[in-house]
Amino acid sequence: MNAESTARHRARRGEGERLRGEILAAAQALLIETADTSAVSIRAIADRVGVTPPSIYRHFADKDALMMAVCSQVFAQLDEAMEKAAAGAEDPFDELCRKGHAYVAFGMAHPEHYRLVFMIKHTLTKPRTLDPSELPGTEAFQHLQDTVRRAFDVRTPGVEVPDEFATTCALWTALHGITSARISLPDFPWPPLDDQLALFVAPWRGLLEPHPVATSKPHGKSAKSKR
Amino acid sequence: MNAESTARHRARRGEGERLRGEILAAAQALLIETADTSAVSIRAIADRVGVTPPSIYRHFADKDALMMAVCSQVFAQLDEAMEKAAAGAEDPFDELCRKGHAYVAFGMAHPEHYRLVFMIKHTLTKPRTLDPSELPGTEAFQHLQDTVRRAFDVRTPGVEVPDEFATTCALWTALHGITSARISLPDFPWPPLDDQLALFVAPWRGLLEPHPVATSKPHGKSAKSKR
DNA sequence: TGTACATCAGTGAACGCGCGTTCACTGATGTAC
DNA sequence: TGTACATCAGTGAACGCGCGTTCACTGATGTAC
Repeated sequence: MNAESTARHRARRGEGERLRGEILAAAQALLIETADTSAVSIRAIADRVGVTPPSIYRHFADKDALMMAVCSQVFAQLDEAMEKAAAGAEDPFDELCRKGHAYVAFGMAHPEHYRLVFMIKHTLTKPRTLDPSELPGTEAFQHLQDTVRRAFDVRTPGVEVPDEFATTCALWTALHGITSARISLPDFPWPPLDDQLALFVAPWRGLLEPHPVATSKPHGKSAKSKR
Repeated sequence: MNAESTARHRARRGEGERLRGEILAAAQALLIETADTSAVSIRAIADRVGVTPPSIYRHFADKDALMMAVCSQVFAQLDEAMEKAAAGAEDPFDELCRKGHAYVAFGMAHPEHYRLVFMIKHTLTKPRTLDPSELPGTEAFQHLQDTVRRAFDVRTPGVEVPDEFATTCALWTALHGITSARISLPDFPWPPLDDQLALFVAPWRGLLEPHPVATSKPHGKSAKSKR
């Protein structure tokens, strides 16, 4: 009778996947609109799709599986955003800066998704999470590590290089700190985001390029450190 | 009849505060034992104390107020731990290192308390949190900023100093990143904590002491950077 | 010293709520003959 | 082309649960006379 009933058509035989997609989309929308993980219940999602709660179980084993699927979907977008941001980079260091910025921006644009993946305890003792590498966001981490490797590669040869993985962890942890702090305490009088990012990222240039060799574009302020 | 009934005595006229203390202690214990915020319900706390749920409302307006009190109590301990760790410091930079270490150690020792205060959204639109400075952990932050100020004070005079508050934020954010990441993803193959802390804190010495003036104790590795 | 009374810490029972999940089912869609 | 049947996407009703919170109360403790 109403718009709802005309909008929803029962899926054809082979089209079982259609509802699956609609469920994921509805969960995403609710997560964004309510900005409250606890508001995204099986019932609320079903309501949004225009379907009854049990029909969700035809497409997802349980709520955890659904939420995992939601996260995977969003973190594919994170990886995409970071790769896109890195596309026009001049050098690996610039790439790190751009990726860092994209990371924080993404987290702040999807705070509840971010919370779901990185701010809630994930333990391997839960049988659900079989493989730590199956955690959403793994591609993005891998690609970040690739950039770190590339940054190491352009360094002056012969100079000792810190552990690649540990460096990526440190970098990621810094980005995570900025992102999660702002998500949790949005009313704290944070300094401007760009300033804070700069404070974190600047030392990395020093770490990666101790000898000012490939620095093609001094960004104005570098003169100061020369006295 | 049982140990419970002999342990609990009804408070005397003026001793209403006694149950209040027991409730807080029980909440703390539950938070630590279960490591699960959602397991700490009014009912569970009452059970633990050996009292019925309604009697909690004689001492706390509602659950939020109770949890806030729990956090305040623990974060007084955080401040204490950081101040204690800083006590034997040689110089302000050493003090920053020690406080940083104490901060992360505290967070990892009280993951659920940490989550409650720093990993859950606190918005001022909630009438509950009237004043951001009333958020637990404020003293610790203030004291950290004091140390930053002291560190700035011992710098070579005449050298431009970054904003004190912004610097404290950056430092705190780094510590928060390390702490919250390890709490949320305990099974991730993190590099050793000390290595990661060193990676973060080292650049700050450079920031704070660009001229190697007061560096009394080169820690062996400094020779490397001199070639 | 003894009794009537006020205080108030803690109780017992119940409220309404929303949750995840289950079960047997319905009925439109597609297929075989 | 027409009919009987199998499939399976989605339904309706209900389950048991634990939650925060309320209400009128009980009965030990202390006080006034």
